[in-house]
Amino acid sequence: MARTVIIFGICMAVLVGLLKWAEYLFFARDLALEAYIGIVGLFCTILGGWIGWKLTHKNTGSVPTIGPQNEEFTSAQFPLTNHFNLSPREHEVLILISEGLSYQQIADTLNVSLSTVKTHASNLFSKMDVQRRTQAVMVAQKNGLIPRMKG
Amino acid sequence: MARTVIIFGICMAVLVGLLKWAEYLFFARDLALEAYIGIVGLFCTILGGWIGWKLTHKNTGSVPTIGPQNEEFTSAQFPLTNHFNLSPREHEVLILISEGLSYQQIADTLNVSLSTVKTHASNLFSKMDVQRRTQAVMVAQKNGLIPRMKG
DNA sequence: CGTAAAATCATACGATCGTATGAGGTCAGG
DNA sequence: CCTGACCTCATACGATCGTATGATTTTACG
Repeated sequence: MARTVIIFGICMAVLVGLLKWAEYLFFARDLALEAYIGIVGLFCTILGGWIGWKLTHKNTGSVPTIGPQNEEFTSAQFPLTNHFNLSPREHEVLILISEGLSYQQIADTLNVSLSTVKTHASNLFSKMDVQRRTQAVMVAQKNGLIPRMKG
Repeated sequence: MARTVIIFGICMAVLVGLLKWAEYLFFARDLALEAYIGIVGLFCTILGGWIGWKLTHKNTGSVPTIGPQNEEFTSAQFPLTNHFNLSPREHEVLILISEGLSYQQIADTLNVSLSTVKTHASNLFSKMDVQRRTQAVMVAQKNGLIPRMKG
């Protein structure tokens, strides 16, 4: 980003130089004003396009970035590994989340209050280092924390 | 796209008009040449930025670019079936949802507004007959609508 | 017994989600 | 030209989610 600004500054300097040079031509050889303006306009248009491109195609990262870091992960079918030190209850909640249930539905399933489910969920999210249930499901699948699809 | 060209033409016309007007001022009131050039440069820079924006953020499906409902496709790895008659854009949104992105992140990724993403999501949910994104991910995985885990 | 881990519950708040409605704009095909 | 499918965007609203904080109870263990 800072680099873009610097390059922009350089371009402006170059522009000024060209301006002086063109001005010299203008007064010395009677270059048409329209041509002069045209050059400046063309240059600035291209420059603007470049700036726009830089600004919009720079750090649009902000994308997936869910990198867990499992190594062995044998798990034929159901060992259900536990890389994140989840408590049994948290693991249960995670599995129910992965099945598409809402917190209220999970609370009903486990016969606990909504608050409890949310507490478990929040804790397991922080343990798994994710912000959303969908991310948790992704990570859980990659690490074999939840049963396999039976589609 | 055609619209962009037309607007560009209008802008050029306006520019010419302003040029004539400025030219009048220039000769009538001895407006500084530097100011004159500055105005033109500024205008063209902004115009160039706009053009660049339009050109680079138009139909660049950018990131995922998953084949919609084309048949030949039949990739050896990702047939990516489509049992729900999802539009290409809806399919894209579905995949990004399955990667754990929030609506805002999806909007940034696809360079559209939050509203658009929510509309696509709502539509695809009703097409898939689910109420939550996690359910949609489940169904999508069972039906091969999203790329396989590569864990 | 004392303690630590786990489970339970509550309240509050901001963020995000999902739906509904309406309104253009684009584009392909009849 | 008109139409339908698609994409885009806005606003509003209620529901759900996720976090933070604090508390009580249960259970296992030394």
